[in-house]
Amino acid sequence: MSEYYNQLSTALGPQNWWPAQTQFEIVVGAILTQNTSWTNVEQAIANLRSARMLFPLAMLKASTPRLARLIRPSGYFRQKAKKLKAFCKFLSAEYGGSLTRMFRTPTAELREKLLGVFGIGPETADSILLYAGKHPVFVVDTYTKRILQRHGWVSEKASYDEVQQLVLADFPGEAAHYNELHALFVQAGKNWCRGREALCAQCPLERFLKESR
DNA sequence: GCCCAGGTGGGTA
DNA sequence: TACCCACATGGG
Repeated sequence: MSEYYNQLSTALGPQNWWPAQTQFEIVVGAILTQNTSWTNVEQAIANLRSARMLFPLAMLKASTPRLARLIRPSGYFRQKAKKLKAFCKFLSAEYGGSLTRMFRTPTAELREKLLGVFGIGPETADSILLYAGKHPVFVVDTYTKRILQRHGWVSEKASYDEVQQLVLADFPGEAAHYNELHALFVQAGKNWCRGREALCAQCPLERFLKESR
């Protein structure tokens, strides 16, 4: 796995994830990007910024329909408005609205609590932990899974946890490394492993594999 | 027009 | 547990 990291890092350079100004903005982005392109999320976040809504308390006080209208470009906007509210309610109830306090919770315990919030599944929970909280977890997304499946690292049916365990076992490291590795997988997926079409011939990982045979 | 995008929750067998 | 389906906009 560390060779994959090296190959992708050389080919793509530093990814500088997560693009955001505050921790809360990362949390919001993590929810809004569910099954949605980042360009759509950017528009939604710009709307929230203009409305001065990128704060837990402001979001908590806003009505769900108003919130939904602001995040409309990100798709699934009614669902996601509920999800954002659910997180803010959770943050307020459990940590007095403080992300700093929330992230002082031990990783495993916080992950379980996040998974209990409506709208937060494993990928969103791990994105929040890693990118907003700098906890050392690896985020598994569609691209990561697709690439590892096509290269025979995991089976077609591998679960989220199985893929995550594989990477953790094979690539022990710190938050900064997991941060970069995931970002590299996503960029590599966008470039060479999109949908049903795989541009494997141009993928640096494929070249690396051929040369090492 | 079609396919795809940095998933999750709910229902059914 | 293992499948299905709804959720919805915007870009290529």
